[in-house]
Amino acid sequence: MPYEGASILHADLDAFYASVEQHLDPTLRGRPIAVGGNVVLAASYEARACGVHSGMPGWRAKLLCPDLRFVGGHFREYQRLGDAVIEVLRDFTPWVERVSIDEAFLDVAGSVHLFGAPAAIAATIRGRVRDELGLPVSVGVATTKHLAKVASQVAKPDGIVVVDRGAERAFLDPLPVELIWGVGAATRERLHGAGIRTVGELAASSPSTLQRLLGTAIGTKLGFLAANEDQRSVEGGRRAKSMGAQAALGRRAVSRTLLWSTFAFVADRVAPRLRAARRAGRTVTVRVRFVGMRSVTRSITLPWPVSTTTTITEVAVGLAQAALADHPGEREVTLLALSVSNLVDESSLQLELPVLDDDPHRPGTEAGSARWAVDRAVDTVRERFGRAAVGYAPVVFREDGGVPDEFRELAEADARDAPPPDAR
DNA sequence: TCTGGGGTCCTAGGACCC
DNA sequence: TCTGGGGTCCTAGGACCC
Repeated sequence: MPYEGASILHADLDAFYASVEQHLDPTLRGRPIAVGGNVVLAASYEARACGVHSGMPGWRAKLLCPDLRFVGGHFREYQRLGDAVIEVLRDFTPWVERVSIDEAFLDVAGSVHLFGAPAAIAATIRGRVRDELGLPVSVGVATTKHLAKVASQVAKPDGIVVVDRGAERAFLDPLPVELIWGVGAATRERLHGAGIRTVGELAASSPSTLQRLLGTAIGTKLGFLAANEDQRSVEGGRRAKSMGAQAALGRRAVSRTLLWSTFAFVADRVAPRLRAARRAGRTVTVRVRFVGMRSVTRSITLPWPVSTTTTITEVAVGLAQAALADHPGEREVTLLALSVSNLVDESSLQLELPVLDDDPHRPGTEAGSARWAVDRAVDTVRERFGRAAVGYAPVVFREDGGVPDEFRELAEADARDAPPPDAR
């Protein structure tokens, strides 16, 4: 007989990067610390108490919190410990859906006969993660994923919240609307403008009101979540729909050299990942950010999927030049970003017959094949000797002020396809 | 002395096809 | 001569999440 109680767990490590730093260096415990430098990547709870949060410019964080200590960032440790936590979770069920480096859903309905009630499993998980890995983790237990996620947020820091079947409305109704997944600053302000501040008020609002306020899709979804009618199940890996990279530049005058060197650098982060995943994409999107956070995007959907570094670089530069041409007043850029989407499997490419024209962007042409061969060679050398062993000529972009490679790798891993569930 | 890096999903208008 | 309704794809922008 299947377990009828609340069996979905959401486990969420508290202030993950900062907690790892405090674990590695005991002198940092109990103190306000931030991982990062120019920008706060993570803040300890002591730092959050003075209003410091991730994404905040470092100088402002220091202003808010004069005692704030910036620490370097042991990015490889974050990956290792994040993986280790997931392994602990897998000891209780194969039904683990990893959401990000520090967060996962579990369905333990099939595990209660082995490990006890879900609330007991949650407590055991918290104890093991604390004892074996030295990290605080909060866990929400509920009947649905969304509710479990809300519960873990309420449980933070270092707590556990169980929402039993039947207790859902009493739990949700008094909570502020921004605890609903998908309600950020903009949506919260719109809801407040309509006098809706709590989840209960949201759930009591008519679908037409919400749709008028927020648009059809979001209005419908939010109504659903507030009414607790979300029934998504815990599932395994989903394939990535896009892959991208970006480079913050400080403040740089626009030039051909800047565009070519930056996009060569950025494409050299994206294209190898596409090839490693045996995928290629038809749509290339570029974002150019100007001073003051004003930004524009330009995209193009090509007739064929691309994954070669040189081709992606060329398409990106062309798009950026078009974007800049539309904004002749902007002479300085602060960030260049690139994303490849509309992804297809490489296997579908290999079915294409070789074609006779000589477009180097096109797979199957002589020039296109040459690019492909160069990339394969570079990928192979790097597999054996590391990233730095070989590169592409125009990559002279300097990462001064940029974020370390290890952080990029961490973020990439975060977005990588998770393995499918062990059983189905 | 104003902001990292990697993603997902939605909207709205226009092109194009049948 | 002037015209419907439905569908798909593409592009640009924005909100949101970790």
